[in-house]
Amino acid sequence: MLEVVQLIKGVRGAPDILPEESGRWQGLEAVARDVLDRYGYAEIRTPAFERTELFVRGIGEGTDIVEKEMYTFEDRGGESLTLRPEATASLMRAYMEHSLGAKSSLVKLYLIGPMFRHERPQSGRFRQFHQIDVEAVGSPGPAVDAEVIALLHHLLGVWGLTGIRLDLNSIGDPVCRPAYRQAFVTYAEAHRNALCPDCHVRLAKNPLRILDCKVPTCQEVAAEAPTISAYLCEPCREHFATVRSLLDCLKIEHRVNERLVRGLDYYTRTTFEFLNPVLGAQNAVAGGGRYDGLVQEIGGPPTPAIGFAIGAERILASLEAQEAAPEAPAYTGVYVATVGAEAFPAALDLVQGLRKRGLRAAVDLEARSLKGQMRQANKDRYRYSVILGSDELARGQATLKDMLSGEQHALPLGEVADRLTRLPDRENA
RNA sequence: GUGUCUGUAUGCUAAUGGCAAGCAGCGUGGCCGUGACCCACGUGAUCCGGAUUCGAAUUCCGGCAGACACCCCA
Repeated sequence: MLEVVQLIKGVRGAPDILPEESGRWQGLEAVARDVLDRYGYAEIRTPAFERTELFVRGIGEGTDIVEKEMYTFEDRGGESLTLRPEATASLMRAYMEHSLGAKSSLVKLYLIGPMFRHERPQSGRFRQFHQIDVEAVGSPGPAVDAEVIALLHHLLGVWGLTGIRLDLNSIGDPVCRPAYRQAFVTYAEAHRNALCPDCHVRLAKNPLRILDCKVPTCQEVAAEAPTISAYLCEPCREHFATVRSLLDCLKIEHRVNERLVRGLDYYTRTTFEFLNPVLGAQNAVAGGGRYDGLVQEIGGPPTPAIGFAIGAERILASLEAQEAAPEAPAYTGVYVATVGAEAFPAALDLVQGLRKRGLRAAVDLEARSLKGQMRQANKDRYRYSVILGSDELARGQATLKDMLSGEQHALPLGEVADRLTRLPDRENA
């Protein structure tokens, strides 16, 4: 009996990045690395999984991520591990573990890689997705906040994103936030009847979230609610004012959005998001903030830090949305065509030599007809072709053809490589 | 996790419950040693499982996957 084996498919929400798109990813990362280097950031690479406890304590017990979105499993020793749902906790763990702060007071790090959250996939949202995470650790001052935001703004510009918006807020610190939270809860309790069912849950669990609700009646309630700005303590107020004035000085447009309450427990003071309205419901392209309390949560000494995460998929989606037609790739390199099996060894040798000289070069490996080989050369957009057949071999020659003009002529086999390295290699049709 | 819509070849699009077609792609040939244009031929599919039926791509149920929205976030 021939059992038909079911083709095994990829897992939900974890898309493959195919050859035709991997170039865009490489470009995206190359630009990021270049810009980050200019600002003095160094790459750090941490494992894709950590002890579960790190995320529970670092991100916060009551957050959606910890409550329902983590990929958690037991390893063979019975230890609970979790695929990282975000980068900051891992990065700070490594920072502590290797005493990275010992060498200088301000440490600038970035991390590029996949993150994992068990959410229902949607446009702009995946279960495995990719972030470029940037963190400046060690300084509490507003100057760092401003530079970090300026860096992000700069980077988005270099990528070519247009039409994005910067939302900024201060959510206070352990001194002033509790008072605001209390005032808000008191207010919301008084308007309980006007709130949607979801917001009743929020009221108990994470009341400030009500500010984010999209239900019209909730928005009406939120509009009249006490605002965080009225409750900020003097140091927080001053910090926020300085950040804003520095951004003004850099001509970075922003608007204060008092409803920008981010979902992770560790944020203090500055929070920000870059939004692209064309993306639909998942419109945050990058977001972050200051988290002066995180390190203590995971057992370290008080350590101020600020950072952000960029959603790579959302950057690419934004660029795709604003792009017209992709330009045709340039004609480049050399295709060596052969006629007859006896010509192959010389052709392979020639191609290897061209590659070692730095040229893009290919030879047919399937003993196809000359016609088929020429079709291939054209399809793959090679700038030149070299034809090696019995005629040429007998005379110690090769035929060099310019695929754009169609002109061709014979020359000694030994001169082909030299000639090709001198010819203009790249040209657009 | 909830809801709505959708799954036909590599891609796009057809087919009253009754022979699964077309265009593009790819391959080969026309041109016995020359690509791009043209022509001919070839290639290849009903997501999976069950039910109803003489008969299912089509109807129904379940699963899986995708899109969109909620929740929330990158």
